[in-house]
Amino acid sequence: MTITDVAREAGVAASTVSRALTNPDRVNVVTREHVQQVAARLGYRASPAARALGTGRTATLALVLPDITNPYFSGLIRGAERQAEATGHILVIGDSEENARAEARMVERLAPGVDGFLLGSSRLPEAKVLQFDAAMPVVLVNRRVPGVTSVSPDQQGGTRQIVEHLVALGHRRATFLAGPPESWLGRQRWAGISSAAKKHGLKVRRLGPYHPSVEGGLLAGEAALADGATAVIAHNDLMAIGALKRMKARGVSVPGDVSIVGFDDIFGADFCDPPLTTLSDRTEQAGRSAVDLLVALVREQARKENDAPADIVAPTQLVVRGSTGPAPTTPPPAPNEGPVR
Amino acid sequence: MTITDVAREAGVAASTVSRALTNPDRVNVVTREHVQQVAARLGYRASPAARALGTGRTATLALVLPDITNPYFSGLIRGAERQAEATGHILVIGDSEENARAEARMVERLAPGVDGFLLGSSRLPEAKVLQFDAAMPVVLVNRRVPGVTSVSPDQQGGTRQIVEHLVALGHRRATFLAGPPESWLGRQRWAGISSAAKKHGLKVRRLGPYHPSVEGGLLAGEAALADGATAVIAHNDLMAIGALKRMKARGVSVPGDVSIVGFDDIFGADFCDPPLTTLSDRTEQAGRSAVDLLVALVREQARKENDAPADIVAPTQLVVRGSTGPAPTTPPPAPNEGPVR
DNA sequence: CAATGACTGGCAAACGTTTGCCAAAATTTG
DNA sequence: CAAATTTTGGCAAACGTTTGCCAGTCATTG
Repeated sequence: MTITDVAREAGVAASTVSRALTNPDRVNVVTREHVQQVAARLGYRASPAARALGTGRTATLALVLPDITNPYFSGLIRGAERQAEATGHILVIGDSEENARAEARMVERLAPGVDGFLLGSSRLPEAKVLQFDAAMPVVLVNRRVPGVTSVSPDQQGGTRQIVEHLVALGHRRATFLAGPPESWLGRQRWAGISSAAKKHGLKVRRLGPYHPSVEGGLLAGEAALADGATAVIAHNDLMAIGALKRMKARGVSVPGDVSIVGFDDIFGADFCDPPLTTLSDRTEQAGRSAVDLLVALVREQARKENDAPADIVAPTQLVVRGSTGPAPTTPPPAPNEGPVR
Repeated sequence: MTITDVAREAGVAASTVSRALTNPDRVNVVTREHVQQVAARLGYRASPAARALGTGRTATLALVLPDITNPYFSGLIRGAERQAEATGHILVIGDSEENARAEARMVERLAPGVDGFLLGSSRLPEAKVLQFDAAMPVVLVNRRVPGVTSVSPDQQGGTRQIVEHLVALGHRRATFLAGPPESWLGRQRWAGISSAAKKHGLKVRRLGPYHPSVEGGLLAGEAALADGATAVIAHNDLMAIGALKRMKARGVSVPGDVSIVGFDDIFGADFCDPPLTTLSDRTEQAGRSAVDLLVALVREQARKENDAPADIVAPTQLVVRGSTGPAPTTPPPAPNEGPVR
């Protein structure tokens, strides 16, 4: 079922069919409708490969993430997928497994077949990001690099909210459990926390890095206990939940003995025990915006324009739940030597 | 950077470059290595569009799911993505939003650009599945249709485990909270539960359908309370967690007053309060197997072979956690009229 | 040493679109 | 009504590969 079949059936040239379907103003209304009808009747669908070969555009966008299974990314994936569909694009997905090398390989592997990239929480060194951005349309999500289009959540405001919340509860010493050093968001979080903490007279020590997963959180939680602070701020909710689990296993009361705060407000944060206080952002919206920006970039590139790159900073909001409470008046008890599970 | 550039630089014909890179036995070793070296030096990557146009194969597979954000699918997505990468394929992803129409449209939209489909928990009517399967390579995941290649978790054995577990705990009456009627897995679950229940003298009533989400579970939980059984079996973990939340809001003790069982063992099932007893399957493995089957189908199609379709049934395992316990000796108390939140 | 067969590399034809260019037709303008 | 302009549709080239066919070379066999 090719364009030629439609052309023959409709009694016109293939070029007319092409125009009737993709450039309707270029052809007389009666011819156009006839052709469209014939095409519909025959169930004709243009070959994306042939079209791509002719135009150089694939109508495909790539989304690459460090960990597809992190629920935090579900919203991003869904938002990106919906908006891709809405703009007539196909979304391909890649998992870099928290590895900068793998991420670069993935981009290079996918590049010839897509019009542009959405790099979510990219672990790439900045030079590599710039190199890719120079070569093709790129939109960063959860990361900012000067000169590169991006959408990221407001970490400065968010971390300030966290610190103020803890200080208001009477905490004087906190522990920050760091994620991978390659995480830009993680670096922002630490920077925001430590600057806000200084301003409010909160002492905060950084531990890590840890793998940004529940497993990493288990280890981190143990270290946090040893550190002895009354509040723990984890790199993300996965780690916060891991830390929570460890506290529970050790018989440490949350938030009685220690308060825990996470980032992301992932699925599960509201029904773990206790529910997690965490910094929330609208990832689905971010996915949509990022796709819109990317589509615009692809079009601009076609027109050789070059505006200043957009740089969306999305609001964040602290969701206070049960894992944070007033600082204990007495120092926290030494954790049980109970089974560690 | 086209094949012609490489050919010129290497001093051979384009066809030789093509063969040296994709069909190495077809060219002399010294020529081959020279060409490969030149190609590498120039950073040449074949255009997927051009290749697809010539060969009719895109090296792309599609995975379509009813709900990308359901954590249950994370494992499937990751497994499929990894295996796709391992077999030199690209994975595109589509969300049908629990809607059969949308699913069919998605398949039709994606079809011209991919070599085959992975349909996960397909909501399509059987006739549509057969129609698609006749037209292109299709592998079903979490569904079986006679004559169509599939991989699905063993629901019969799984539901038996659940019923035996509840009966052993002394439960005599259970409520099954149904998901969407389009869900094949849901129908299997009900069939398995009711047949095993009959065998063991457990009375079980079906309520629903409900949307297979936490929100659906909130509603379903309310209905389950009204039904008065001592055990609740939910269509999936999302619903089970929703029901759990509702029980808690209503002051009903789990598992003291009522036991709850889910399906899927999703992220969060182990740290909700109480942790959820649920039927687990290996989704990442399923994703991998499904891709392998699909890749084999694509190859077979190219060779016009036609074996009997494979039909993998993967084992399931009941994970017993805190949400199930002995049936209460006295009938459960009437739920509080407290705030429902 | 002639005949046969295996290897090797090039030519050119596909694959299915899009699009620049052109000419014919239709419409507007003077 | 003629000239100028716009609209319309066809022709053919281009996009970058793969692959069938062919001819030349080289090795093997009788």
